[in-house]
Amino acid sequence: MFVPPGEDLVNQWESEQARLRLQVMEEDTEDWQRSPDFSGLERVGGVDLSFIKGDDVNACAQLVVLSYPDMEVLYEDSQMVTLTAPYIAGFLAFRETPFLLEALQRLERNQPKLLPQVVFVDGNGLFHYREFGLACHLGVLSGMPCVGVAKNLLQVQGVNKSEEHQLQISALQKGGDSFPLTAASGKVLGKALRSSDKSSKPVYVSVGHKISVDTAVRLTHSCCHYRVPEPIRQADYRSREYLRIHFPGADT
DNA sequence: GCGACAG
DNA sequence: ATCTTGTCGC
Repeated sequence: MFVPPGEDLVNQWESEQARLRLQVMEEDTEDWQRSPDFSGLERVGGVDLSFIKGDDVNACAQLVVLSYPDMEVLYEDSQMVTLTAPYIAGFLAFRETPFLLEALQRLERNQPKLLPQVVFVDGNGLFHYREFGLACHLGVLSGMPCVGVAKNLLQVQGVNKSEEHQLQISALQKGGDSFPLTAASGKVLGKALRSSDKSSKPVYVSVGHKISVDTAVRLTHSCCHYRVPEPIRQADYRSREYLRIHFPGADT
């Protein structure tokens, strides 16, 4: 039962994205980002939302903070939340950002010393229809460096799953190899990254806030034990675990 | 009508 | 997002 959001609301959302887009910082702003081995970086965060199968309103919002470079879990927060906005491609942030932001604020209030220095977000940053995906939205509203990592390609601004794209993917030889996702305008919106030697399917990395594309790609690769960077993988795993324990056999 | 559609 | 066991390969 989909109730199409009024086009007036979508228009309002579009103008809000346009307004916040101006605040995105696409350059490295932190000292550790300039270091070849990221010395000075001690904590990386990951956020995600998980749902119970027959329910797209109640979800578990998750924030994890891992040590760098060891990837040991230093902090974990699981919180059941009630979503109000529907999922519409291009407007994912209006559905998820409020709860991810709340999780970051809880951490800042309770254990500020554990705040991460960068947050990995499950979704796109600048690689977006209007160059303002979830990672940018969370980055601007929180003021924290953010990196967007999507598991699937969003066909936008001329970037598509063409034969050429498939060829570029097959040309990625080893973990760390990447190729740019270039918009029709010529701007590099993000990069397809082979995150580990084993995974042939790339992840799509883009700038969220306060970090450059190349640094975002290099950092993402350095946080990958498997295809999905560890902070996001842990957030995903732990939020699902929370639902499994607190809502056993929900649905059927 | 057909294809696209981050999570 | 979620639906889901086994299976092929190293």
